[in-house]
Amino acid sequence: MSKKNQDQTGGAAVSSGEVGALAQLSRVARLAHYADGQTIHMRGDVKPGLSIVRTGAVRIGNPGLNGAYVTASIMKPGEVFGEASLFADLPRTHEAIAIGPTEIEQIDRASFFSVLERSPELAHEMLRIVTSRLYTVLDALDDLQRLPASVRVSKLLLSEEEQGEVHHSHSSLADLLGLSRVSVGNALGELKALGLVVPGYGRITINKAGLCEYVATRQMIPPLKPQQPRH
Amino acid sequence: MSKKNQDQTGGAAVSSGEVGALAQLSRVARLAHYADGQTIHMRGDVKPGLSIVRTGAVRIGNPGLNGAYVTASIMKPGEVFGEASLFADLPRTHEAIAIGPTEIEQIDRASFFSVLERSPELAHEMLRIVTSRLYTVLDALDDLQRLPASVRVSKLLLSEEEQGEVHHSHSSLADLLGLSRVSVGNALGELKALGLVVPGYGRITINKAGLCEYVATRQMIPPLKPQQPRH
DNA sequence: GGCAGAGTGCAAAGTACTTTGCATTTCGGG
DNA sequence: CCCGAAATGCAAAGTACTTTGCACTCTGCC
Repeated sequence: MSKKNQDQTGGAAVSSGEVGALAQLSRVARLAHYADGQTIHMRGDVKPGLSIVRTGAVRIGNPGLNGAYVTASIMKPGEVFGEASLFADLPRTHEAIAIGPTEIEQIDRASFFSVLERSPELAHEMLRIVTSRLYTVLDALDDLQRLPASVRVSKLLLSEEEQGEVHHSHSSLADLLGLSRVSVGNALGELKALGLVVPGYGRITINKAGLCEYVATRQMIPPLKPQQPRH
Repeated sequence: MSKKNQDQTGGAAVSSGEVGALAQLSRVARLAHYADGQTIHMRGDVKPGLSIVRTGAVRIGNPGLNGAYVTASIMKPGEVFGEASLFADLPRTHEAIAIGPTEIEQIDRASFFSVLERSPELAHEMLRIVTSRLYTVLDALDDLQRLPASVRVSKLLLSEEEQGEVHHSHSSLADLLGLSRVSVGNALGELKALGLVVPGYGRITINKAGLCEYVATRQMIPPLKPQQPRH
């Protein structure tokens, strides 16, 4: 992808869950090791191949105009990226950078297609993954255009939540949303005033049910008006 | 997904080009006819099936909070939509509305998968289409977060250009970009002052080379070309 | 030829972000 | 325990959009 961006809503890409069909790829994969902060590929690279995160994590994103980084997604173990280089022959639209020590299975184009030919299952699985990701990104795009910061922050909190807590600084949330740190702080202030979150240091405790309701009441699409499309 | 959205950059979805593999679907398709403005499906509908535009066009979008319409994409003949309902079992996230008299081939879930089983080609083709669309949307998301209105307008003009002209009102451009009509007007005013466009009534004549350069110098991120699908 | 509706231009006021700068708090390591 | 780096809070000023409202222009149609 090209941008980065955020991933609004929940932000991160769709998890593959590492279902059966993908496992077949492991046999033809080359395992690559990366240190924290190491670049896996850059925007514009033309190196067709699929990547599956084994351990660690990968930040998919691009530097913004001003220097601020916009994170499109953070890939966790089991997740897959690079499919555009395989199926659509496109260059990389985002940088990929290792977060912490990271192992990645790299499957080159020829290997992938040889497995694909023998396994219709794999095609089906890839379709599921890519379609789900498209769906998520479309959602994010919608959110970005239509929702105010506080709601987008809320959705992100819900998607990143683990046992009632979110372990992110305001800055990293801002990167994920494509907002400034200040805006995230303000949004959290609002949510705090409503009793929906409790701020901590590098950590936010959330009221899951409350946030869900907050989001639900605010992303509603209104009654459709007659409003004819023009062209 | 949750929202919907737009398609910034060029806005429109990737053209399938109606390559061979898709043609096989025609044999199991039901041809549906729609009048101008007729709803094909609504947001939230759960009707798994693939749709291929034959004639006319389809506006994919959602009404915004304020009543303004946000157009995610306009599907032209040969283009495909509804894949999320097939592969990921997801409800429709956008409305689909016919623009002008429109014919659409509808392939239900069972029919699609029966063809898919006998044709690995089809899986490959669907992967290509979905991946390309994902790529386009990610790019749009990036643009939306990082580029000012005038550059986004420029990119849209370039993507909608036909023989040096774009046949859209400011309003319809605004819908495609998720901007207000006023902002589009201002952006065009800027571009006009630079000699990059000549405004008309429901029509804009563009200086293609000039606009390309204008965009290139302002989106800062290297390579990636506008990457236009031809159809 | 004139009229109605669609499209455009312009300006004022409002809103939601941004950037900047700094003060304060928290946490981990020496 | 203390110190430095990271994280947070806060406020002012700026920017890029939005909404609103209206005047004007263009075009197709009667």
